[in-house]
Amino acid sequence: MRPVLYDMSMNAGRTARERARSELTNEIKQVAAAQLASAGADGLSLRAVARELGMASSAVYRYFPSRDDLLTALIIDAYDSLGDAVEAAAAGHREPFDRWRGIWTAARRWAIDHRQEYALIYGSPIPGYRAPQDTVGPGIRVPLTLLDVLHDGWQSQAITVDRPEKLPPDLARQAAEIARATAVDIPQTLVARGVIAWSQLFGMLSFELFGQFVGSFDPTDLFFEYAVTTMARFVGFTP
Amino acid sequence: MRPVLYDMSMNAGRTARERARSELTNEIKQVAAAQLASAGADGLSLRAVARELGMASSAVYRYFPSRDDLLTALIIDAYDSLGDAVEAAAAGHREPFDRWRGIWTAARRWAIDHRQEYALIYGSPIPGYRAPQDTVGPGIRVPLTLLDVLHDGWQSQAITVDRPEKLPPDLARQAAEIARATAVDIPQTLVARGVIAWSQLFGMLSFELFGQFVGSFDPTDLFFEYAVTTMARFVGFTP
DNA sequence: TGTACATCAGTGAACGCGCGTTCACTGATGTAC
DNA sequence: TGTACATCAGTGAACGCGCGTTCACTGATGTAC
Repeated sequence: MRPVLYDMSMNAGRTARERARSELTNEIKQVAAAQLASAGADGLSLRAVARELGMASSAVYRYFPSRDDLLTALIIDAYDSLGDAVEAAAAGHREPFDRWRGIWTAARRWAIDHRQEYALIYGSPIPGYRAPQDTVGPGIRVPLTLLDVLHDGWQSQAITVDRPEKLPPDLARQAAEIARATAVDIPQTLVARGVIAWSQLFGMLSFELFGQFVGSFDPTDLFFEYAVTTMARFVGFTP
Repeated sequence: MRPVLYDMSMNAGRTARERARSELTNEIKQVAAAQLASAGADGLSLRAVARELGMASSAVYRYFPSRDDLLTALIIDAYDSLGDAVEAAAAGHREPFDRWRGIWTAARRWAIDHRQEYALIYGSPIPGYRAPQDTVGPGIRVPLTLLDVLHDGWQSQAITVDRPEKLPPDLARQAAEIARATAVDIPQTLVARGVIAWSQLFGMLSFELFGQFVGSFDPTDLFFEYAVTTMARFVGFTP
């Protein structure tokens, strides 16, 4: 089951060795990701991965210097996979509200289709593992996309904020810093509300995937739809 | 470090054996909970627990027939500990909004003080472990308390719903069933909004504890305060 | 194009470790008379 | 209150397992001339 897809354009000037290396690197990540499903992040085992690939466990060390490095690679891939899905969904629409809904729906779709990868990045921290700096960039793609839509909506007046709360100074400062760092030009209240919505989205996804909705809003489809529009109104989208 | 606190009132008519048994049962759970901190749910080991208690690993089997049973006990204890904290906070106030804020603050306090137990019940599901039915009751104490406050607020008109959305029939049915099962007399919209708030609360807590707020609303105290009141307004509390 | 050497992927054995669970046992505690 | 038997907590050895990582090695691929 090794997919041997040569992408010639990317392989120009690469030796067979280099091609083989990047292919096997991908296969290892793929098999490892599949194994997350049965064992969870904590049970991810280099030996099991090697076994499935029919190679000696020691060989994996030519590709990832340790188990934690493999984990890091999986985490980054998961964030990027989610980021791709969400950004593509946002790019697929012009109206800010449609983009908003696109993001929410794509995030849920991805989460349901990638349960274990979702748990890997939004579930419990893995004991003894410290995420290196490289995971930060991929990790903030979703909130960036959300803030970007808020920016759009604000500029085009699809979003208005009536009764803006006065934030306490320190909170206002944090919000201003977030707006600055993300190059987004929206009121501080909107930043804060956006982050509330962002946390609501993933809280809701975690609840759905981790079983907290069993016995209440289960199936969760309609409730999710309701949350999409209700939270859109919450951040200031005018109906 | 064995706390030997004899609660005479509870020990009336119990043999020394029975007392010793329930004490050791508690000690095992205590040590196990402490070990969650270093190893996580997946790394919880009967042998390690036995070692710390200075007993043979096989002896633990007199108290918990398997590792999963110990896990279940820890999960139930965690839910109950959180439930106690939240219910006590709710009971400590009369005004619905004060009770609301009490619940939110107590939940956060508990989560921060019991990181690993929080991860155990709101983090990634443990691979290979299926929560038995006994965890359901303790598991819904927080949402029940929230719904109860919404009920109070609604009855006393501290909460009003302007512009109530029309829910699609199937969603309305789910909401009505939740209201019925929890013996709470509030509009269906309010049920749905309450569940959104509930998921926002725990999404926010997970984000804070699992590191998603690093670099944005970090420290999270002020943002949390903001969310408490903003989400209160969201469910219909009138300022 | 051919050869000599350097690089690197992959092997297989080994180290040392911890795990959950079972089992036959010893000895202390509880109970019925 | 004393004795005989039943119950049960705790022991220690054992089974069979999988893990991450290291290391000296073989043999294939790449490179410089």
